Amino acid sequence: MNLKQLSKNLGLSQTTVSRALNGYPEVSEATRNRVRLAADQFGYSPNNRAKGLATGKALAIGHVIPVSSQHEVVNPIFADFIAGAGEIYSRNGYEMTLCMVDDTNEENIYRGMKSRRSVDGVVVHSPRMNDTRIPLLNDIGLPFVVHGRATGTTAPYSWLDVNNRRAFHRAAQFLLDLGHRRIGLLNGLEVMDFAFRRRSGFEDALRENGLPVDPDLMRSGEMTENFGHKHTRDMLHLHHPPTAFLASSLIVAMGARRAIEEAGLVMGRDVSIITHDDVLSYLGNGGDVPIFTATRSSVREAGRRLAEMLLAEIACPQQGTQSHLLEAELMVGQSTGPAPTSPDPAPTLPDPAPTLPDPT
Amino acid sequence: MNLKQLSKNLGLSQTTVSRALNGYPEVSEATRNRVRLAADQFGYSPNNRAKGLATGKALAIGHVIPVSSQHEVVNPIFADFIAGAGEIYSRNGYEMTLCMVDDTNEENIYRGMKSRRSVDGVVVHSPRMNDTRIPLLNDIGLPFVVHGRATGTTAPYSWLDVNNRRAFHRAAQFLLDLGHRRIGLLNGLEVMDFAFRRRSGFEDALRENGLPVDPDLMRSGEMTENFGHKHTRDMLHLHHPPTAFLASSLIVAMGARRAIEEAGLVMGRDVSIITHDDVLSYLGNGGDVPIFTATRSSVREAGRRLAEMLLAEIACPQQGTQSHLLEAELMVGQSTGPAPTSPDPAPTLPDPAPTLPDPT
DNA sequence: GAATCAACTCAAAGCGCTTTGGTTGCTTGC
DNA sequence: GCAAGCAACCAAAGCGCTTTGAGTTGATTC
Repeated sequence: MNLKQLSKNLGLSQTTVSRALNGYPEVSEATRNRVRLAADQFGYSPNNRAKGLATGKALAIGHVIPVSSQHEVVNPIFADFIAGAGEIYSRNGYEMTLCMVDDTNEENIYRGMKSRRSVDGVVVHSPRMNDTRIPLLNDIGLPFVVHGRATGTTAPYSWLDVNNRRAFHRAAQFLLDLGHRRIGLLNGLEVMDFAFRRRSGFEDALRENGLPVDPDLMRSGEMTENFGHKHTRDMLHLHHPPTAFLASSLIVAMGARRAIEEAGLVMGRDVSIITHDDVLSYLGNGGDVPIFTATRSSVREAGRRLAEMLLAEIACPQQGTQSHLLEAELMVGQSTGPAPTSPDPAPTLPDPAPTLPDPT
Repeated sequence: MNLKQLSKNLGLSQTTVSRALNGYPEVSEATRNRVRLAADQFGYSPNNRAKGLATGKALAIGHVIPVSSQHEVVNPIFADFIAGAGEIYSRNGYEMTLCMVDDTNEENIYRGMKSRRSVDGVVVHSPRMNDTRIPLLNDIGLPFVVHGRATGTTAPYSWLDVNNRRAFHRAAQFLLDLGHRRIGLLNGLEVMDFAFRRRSGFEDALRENGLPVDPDLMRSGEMTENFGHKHTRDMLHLHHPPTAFLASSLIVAMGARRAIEEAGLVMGRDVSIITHDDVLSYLGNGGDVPIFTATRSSVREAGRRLAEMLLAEIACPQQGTQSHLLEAELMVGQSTGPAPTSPDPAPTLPDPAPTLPDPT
């Protein structure tokens, strides 16, 4: 069923039917209702491609997901981010076009999207430091918003980000206040802007407390469970092992916990962990009392808000850039406790983790 | 830059330029090269929507991701599945259109996709028992392939599935051979077809070994870490606790491990676990020796193969349905060992998990 | 009674591509 | 020498929609 057939059926011109369905005022309410009813009945819905051709809008938003060419890792936060964004798109009659692409030829994809007009705008994921995509998109004139920020980029752009620096600063300070003096950092890849900011928040906290910044205690890599496990184990075998860790994600933290337990230690008593928690739907951080003390910010909500920003920008291109900085909550869970007073036995050690039974 | 401009630039007709670029034989090689060069130079790529309008193809594949309306959980395997499928699409000039949709009005989405011709075909995710989407799609004539199968559906359809029944049958038998007599099942939602099949493989193995099927030991729900933790803890507190568990995913297994360790038990010695492993890129199951003994089948590879099946079906609609049943590998890891000889102390107990240090 | 106006409705052009059904000029074969 | 065949190219129609500019009513005004 297309417009032509529908209008023939109704005995109206295509113009009138089109206007009736799109809410133009030149059509009487009676006609409009008649048209709507018929459209429903025949299951008519307009061909998006034709509509796009005629209007010049694509009614679609592009998400270009870089897939690390070396590691083939897909960032697990995408599913939830996209679920949030998708909600907004479908509510506004937009489609979402996904493009998984080797991170080496991402630029061509944007150029292609622009020239073939397949999307009205794009969401830039995982911005890196001095990210070249931002000037590129500005250059070719494709509307975009960025999930995160790109340190070193001078061109203006719209973004929404978590205050990663402050989150990790607070988390580190929390551990320092508990008496921890050696803290390991299990960071994401530091070409990623968020990882860079987290590290700098962490380092600032150390410096403000007069503590050295020890490169041996700072690891970065793809945020997998194995990464968390391997580097936690490594650091626990150092001559002066850390008594606490800052992890980039729950998955990394789970790897860290595995290493801690393999070493016969108890998380929350012998070793503390704070992790960032993206509030992924399938990876809850425990029940009423969180398992991990965590800096918490919902990536799904970020998806929703970024989608709204982008649609607004497409609707009024002249409005200028927008930016939002979200603060992460610091949720205290069972994975943190006072630093053990290391060399001598600790008779006065308070009970740090009442719900974690001691396996001995 | 569009066809018209490009052809004017070249002093050729649109027809010739179009044919040159699309590899038709009526164009001399010299002209074709000239056209290709110019297209590259001007950064011309054809407008997909116009192409779609003209050919009747959309050059896009739809993925409708049901988001559980009660739990708002996004299945974490989607990211990897889609990464696999996306690889194939972009290699073949197709786009991927994603649609996150509340699982209650999924049918309207398919109807809309068909009537607005926005996709050439769809991938059906997470089939349920007696899934209504399959007859629907057959009915409206939208090409589709199913990731999994739908027990109770009589209409023919193309699918690719893991042999879930056999995988869980083998896993259960493996545990039974190790002497385990009470095995807990941490299954996915049993309206999902894969979960139903896993359970039936599990039950068959019990029956074949003359063991009772105890409903208390079979739990099903959204496959989250918390689900694994909660039900493992519950079952370990039963009067006759299980000595082994079968888990639906690594994430569930990680929850189970947490419960086991909280109870002061050692995984692989006191309690065994076998899990299904979808080989997600960010969730490796350990290094050389897997952490969890697992039935293993890459969901990314499944995505690739399903995408290929669908494109083939779209290319030759008359070819009939195809189906592929993948066998999961059973990888032995550190999470399984002989059943502890429960009531009496076990002096002859072999060392079940040499790489897991004993915390006592 | 002619002129004005509001309220509807319509025919046709155009979005950027593919494809049908030509045309042109040059080789062939008999 | 001439019809037939062929390689290379082209004009124009059409895909399904929106939108412009132009009617067509019937009611209202002067």
